[in-house]
Amino acid sequence: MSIRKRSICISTRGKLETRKNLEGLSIRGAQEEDPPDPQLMRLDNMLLAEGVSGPEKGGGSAAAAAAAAASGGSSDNSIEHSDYRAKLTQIRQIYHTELEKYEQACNEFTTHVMNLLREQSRTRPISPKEIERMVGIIHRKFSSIQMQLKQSTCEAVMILRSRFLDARRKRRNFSKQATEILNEYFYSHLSNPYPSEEAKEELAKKCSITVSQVSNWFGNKRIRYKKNIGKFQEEANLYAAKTAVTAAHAVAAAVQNNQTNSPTTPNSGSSGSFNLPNSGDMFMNMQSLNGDSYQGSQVGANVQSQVDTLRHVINQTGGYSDGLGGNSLYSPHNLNANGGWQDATTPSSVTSPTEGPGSVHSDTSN
DNA sequence: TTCGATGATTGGTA
DNA sequence: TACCAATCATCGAA
Repeated sequence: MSIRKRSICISTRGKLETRKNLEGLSIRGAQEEDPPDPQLMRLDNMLLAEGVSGPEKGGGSAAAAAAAAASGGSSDNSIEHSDYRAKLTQIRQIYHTELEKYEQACNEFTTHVMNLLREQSRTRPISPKEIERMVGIIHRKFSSIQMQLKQSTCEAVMILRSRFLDARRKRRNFSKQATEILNEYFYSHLSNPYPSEEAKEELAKKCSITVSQVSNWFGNKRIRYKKNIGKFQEEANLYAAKTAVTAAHAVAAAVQNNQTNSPTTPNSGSSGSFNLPNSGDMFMNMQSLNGDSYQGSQVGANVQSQVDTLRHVINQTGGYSDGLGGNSLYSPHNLNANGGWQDATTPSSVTSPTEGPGSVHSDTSN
């Protein structure tokens, strides 16, 4: 017999003892015949361990801590922890409210039956055994209801725990800003979308996610991009344009600040021909404007190429290889026939450090 | 409710 | 050990 159940029985018994004194009838033992139910014991133990039953103070903290620890040790552990505790408290409150209701109902019903029996005792003899039997029936009925309550409470706790312990269930889409940062990096390093450890850390910091989440994101992105390049063309153009606009702003600011350039630009007005300085990844140039390594002194030398790049991107009609020759940055040409990211010629043609899968990533420009 | 998108996990590979 | 590929499970829009 559980502690909780016993306490209920005792309280009920207390009232019944009073009645016994009044009526000279004993109903003790009606509940004491029940052997301890192993299932009920399991339920009680679990509820006690989870902090649903038993003392409220600190209840469930161990379970919450376990859930939080299992969630990967991320920074939002405290949120998860409090969330878990809040929900557990909710379950606990419902459990105790229901338990009280059952207890009250049990007492009231017992009183009601006792009154009926008392009335009946005027018209017919009622033996103590009969009273005991009736009370026993009532208590068994309410005990089974209590068992159901405990069972549902345990189920609720299990569901809660599984939700917190199973990382997949916790999946949340990254914020729009985070996705944009990751996409910008991906498309500006499309010839070699393998961020170094430092770059991953930087991205993780910027996106408020973990390094492994960054790794997962790039792993997923590379595969999905490779599988359906066509689908990602629009996105690639979008981010290319976005990067270019950012670059333009930076260039404009740099021009204003430096005041070192000649008033005219050699290629201005010749929208038909783009003089891309590098045959490789043109956004590698942008990179220095977006990343931490950006330095005003570099801008002056790159202004022309940035402007050309910007113009090129803005005029681009959407194709990857139309008229771009070897300059198509986000071109599937970077994928070799075996599904690898780079062909034999690409890496050396790119200005910034590039590596293939498995090699040491030295791209720390961001 | 459906279905595409997406973050996470798992097993295999170099 | 990093990465790929397949898969799972959830999210979120329609």
